[in-house]
Amino acid sequence: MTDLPAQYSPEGIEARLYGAWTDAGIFAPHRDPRPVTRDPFVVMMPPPNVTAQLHMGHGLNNTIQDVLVRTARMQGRETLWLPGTDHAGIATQNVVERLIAKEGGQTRFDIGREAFVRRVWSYVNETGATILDQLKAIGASCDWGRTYFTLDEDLSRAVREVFVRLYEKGLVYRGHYIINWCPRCLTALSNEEAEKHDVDGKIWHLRYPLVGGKPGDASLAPTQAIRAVRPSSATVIIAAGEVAAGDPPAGAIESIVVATTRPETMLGDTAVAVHPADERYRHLIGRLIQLPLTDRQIPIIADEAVDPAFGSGAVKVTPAHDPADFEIGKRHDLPVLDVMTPDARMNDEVPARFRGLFRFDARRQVVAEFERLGLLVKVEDHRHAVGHCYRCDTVVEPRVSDQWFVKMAPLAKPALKAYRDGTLTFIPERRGEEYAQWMENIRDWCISRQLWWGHRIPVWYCDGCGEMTVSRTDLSACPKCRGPVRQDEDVLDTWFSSWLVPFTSLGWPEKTDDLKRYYPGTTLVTAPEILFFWVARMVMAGIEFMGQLPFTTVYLHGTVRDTQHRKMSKSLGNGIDPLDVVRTWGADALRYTVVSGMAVGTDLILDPADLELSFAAGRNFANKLWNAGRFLLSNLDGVPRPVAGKHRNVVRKDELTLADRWIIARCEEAVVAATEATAKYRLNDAAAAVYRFLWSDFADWYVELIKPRLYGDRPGGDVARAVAYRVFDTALRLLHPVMPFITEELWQKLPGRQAGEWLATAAWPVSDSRARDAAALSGFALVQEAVGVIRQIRSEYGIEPGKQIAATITPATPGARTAIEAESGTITRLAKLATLAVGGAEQGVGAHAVLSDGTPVFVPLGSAIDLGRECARLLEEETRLRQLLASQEKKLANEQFVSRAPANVVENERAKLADWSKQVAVLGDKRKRLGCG
RNA sequence: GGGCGAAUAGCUCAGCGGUUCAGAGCGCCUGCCUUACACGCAGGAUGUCGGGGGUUCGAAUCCCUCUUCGCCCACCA
Repeated sequence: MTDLPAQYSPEGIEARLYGAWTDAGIFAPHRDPRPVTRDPFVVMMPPPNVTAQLHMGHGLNNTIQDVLVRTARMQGRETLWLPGTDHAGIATQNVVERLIAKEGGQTRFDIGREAFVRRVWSYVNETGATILDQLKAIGASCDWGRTYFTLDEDLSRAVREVFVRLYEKGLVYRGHYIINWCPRCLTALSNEEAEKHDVDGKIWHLRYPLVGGKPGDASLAPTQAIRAVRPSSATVIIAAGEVAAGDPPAGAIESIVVATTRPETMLGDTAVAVHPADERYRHLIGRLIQLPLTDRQIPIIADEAVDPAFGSGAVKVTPAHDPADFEIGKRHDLPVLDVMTPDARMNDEVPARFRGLFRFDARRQVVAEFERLGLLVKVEDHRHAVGHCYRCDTVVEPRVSDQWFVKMAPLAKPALKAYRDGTLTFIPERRGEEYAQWMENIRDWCISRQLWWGHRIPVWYCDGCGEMTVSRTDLSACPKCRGPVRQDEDVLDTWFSSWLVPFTSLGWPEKTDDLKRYYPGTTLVTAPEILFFWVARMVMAGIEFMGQLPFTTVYLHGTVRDTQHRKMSKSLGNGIDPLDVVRTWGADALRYTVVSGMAVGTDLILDPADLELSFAAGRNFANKLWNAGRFLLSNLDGVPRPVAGKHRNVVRKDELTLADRWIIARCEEAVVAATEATAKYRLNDAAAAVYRFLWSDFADWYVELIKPRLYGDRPGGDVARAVAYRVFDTALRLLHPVMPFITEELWQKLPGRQAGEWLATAAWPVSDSRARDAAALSGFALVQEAVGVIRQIRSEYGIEPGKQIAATITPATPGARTAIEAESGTITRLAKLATLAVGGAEQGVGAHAVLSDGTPVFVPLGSAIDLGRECARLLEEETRLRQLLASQEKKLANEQFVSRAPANVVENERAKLADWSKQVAVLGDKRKRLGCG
């Protein structure tokens, strides 16, 4: 009847609908004319990197946001989902650097800063919209009219404003500190950008000889010192040239052993530290060491930070290449000797033979020389955490340099308070503790990057008078001496612009209408990886610059992983391209799979090796829905054309059959379940509720059983059509946020549609207590049970599918009688019966069953019956029930249970007992009648 | 080294403070191309709910412990 294909094909439909939605402008917030009572729903999209290609992480993140946003929109809230892209300093610069290397074998230094930045801009302009177009393909209903880029002129102005304000407040400062340095990206990194990964390394124990005798301490015997520094010498592996413990050769000099995971840094040692209370070393404090491989002498100092229990209890101190050593160095005013170049080669501070060696080559050589000199005491395997650049995975080199920092403690204080007092909530809750922990241990944020792509730091230096000026506007001359100035070479951390987007994307610092209307936002949906990078900092910036949290709920979803639970990544090659899925099975299938597989607080596991397996559920469901719709549309001719919103009034309640009342009640349950689950961010539960309703209730039962009415074989066709229309329409609304395309497509085809009406902006179904109908639910459940047991008997006895048989059902209660009689046609049809007798004598021999309320069901089989088998079947069932019954009786005989358990629970249990007794009695009776042993 | 989470059918997971809760989807087995759908329909099998202990009339569910995975944080070099 319809010309729709039997198999749903999303191709064509999705692009057409997406275009129609945007043409209709429905993704832009609907301006509610009531300014006071408005309750806008505002979501800031985590801006993808401008060069990014859509991956499953984006797919997951944006699907979740879209489900929330579409639901809110249908619920009538003024809804803004604001998209944007991030200039992604290091990442983008790296991409273009690789590009120019590939094109012409050049580095950015070859072509110079200005030309390079131009090149990045042209690359970004060329490819920048890709990821956003890809988001459109999965159905994201963002307001594209407000799309921002973090390097846009107005956002850049805002960034500068923030920098200046924080500087003026004393919260931005320039300092000479040890920071995390990526020797490949050639830039400083924040603590968060240096990812700690456990690596299998080694720990080298090196012997440092002492210089002669310390004045006044000449009496110290050399052997004592040696023993002292080698407390566990019995287990020491003696390196080549080493001497046995306790047996120092004549003329052996005093020495001290230090342990290090990074021997190459010993070239930059400026002290050895021991704990002041460590008896083994106390007498050595203040003496000098002749630093091997160098001509330098360094002191032994005492510092509380040294753990006497670890290693030898003596620590080499390299202030320029270790954060802890840097602190020790500051306390003791030690020289800071940087021995590496920015790209992690040894520099001119080291002996000539090491110069120019990469740090790990230098490590090998240092170790080799220690060994040759007999100063390598032992080498142990050692697993420890090492910082890696989050963009290129290069091992980070701690390095001392001049950088800009944000003082974080004052910003963290109110951000922590907002969490503690419950204003800011996290889902799942436990994530909040991670946030709090970070806030409590906050360290200053290194925001300068030695990159070319990003917001240039708004600071100018005058070489003439030495003045440093922080300015909102570009400077051409020194405000103090009018001399020439040069701008700081560095750019700001990318996150220094993204932590501001909740308000800069709305026009801040201008007092725009958007800002007034859409700040603060509502919910933030993101991956836990950027909790500190982005979420925590947005909270701080929101409070600092807007005086209000940027959002009140943070929903942190899981990670997309493969079946080995490895994170999907390009380098592992275990990724899934969401667009492949969209092309093959449609965005709806992708979205359904993602939503239904994603419980709160869990990861999403997909199998990149078997996409069909991974996405079958979504595809199958889309197809099922499509065909249910197809069937309905072919049979809706009799539906009275409902005036929009009024079709509920078309049917009088007394015209409804039991099945009609049942499906309406089930629909109501689905409305409640989906609405409540979505409100609690349990999107998988919401999706499951609609799935169950549409497939198990509507398609499997209701559609099947109204066919005779629709075909005119039975009366009530119009009522059935109206009910089917109504519940299907409701289900489409409930499912729309998860599967927007197919639901919109079908909804548009339903009769009564007005021009310019969209499911995307249609009203979310409202729970209606009049639809609740416990009697219909329990009554129809019996009908389903009756059909089920007869089908079971058919299957068990191998009755041919086409063969019609007879059955007798003898209702055990008046309620059962009402239900069975009301839907006898349904039972006859779905169980493929020739005749159904309700009540009356059971004629002949056959198969028996009993419904849960004790209603006996009999299927005469005549000669086809296998008496032995039937007896065994009944006995098995009876035995099972008797066991249940026995435990139930025991339970109810227990005074403590009866007195302690809530009354309704006890009553419930009594009812069960009664039902089971009835069933057992019926089964026993049937076995007797069959003459079972 | 701290803190936290998870362990339920072959796979991915529900089961949200106790008593028909042992479930869903996918996969598997049997039978059906029944005029919406074989991406389907009907029927079916599969789990000592990670191990051990405890509380209770009753535990997948609460408590303790062990094991195994995972996450966050951390300057034992």
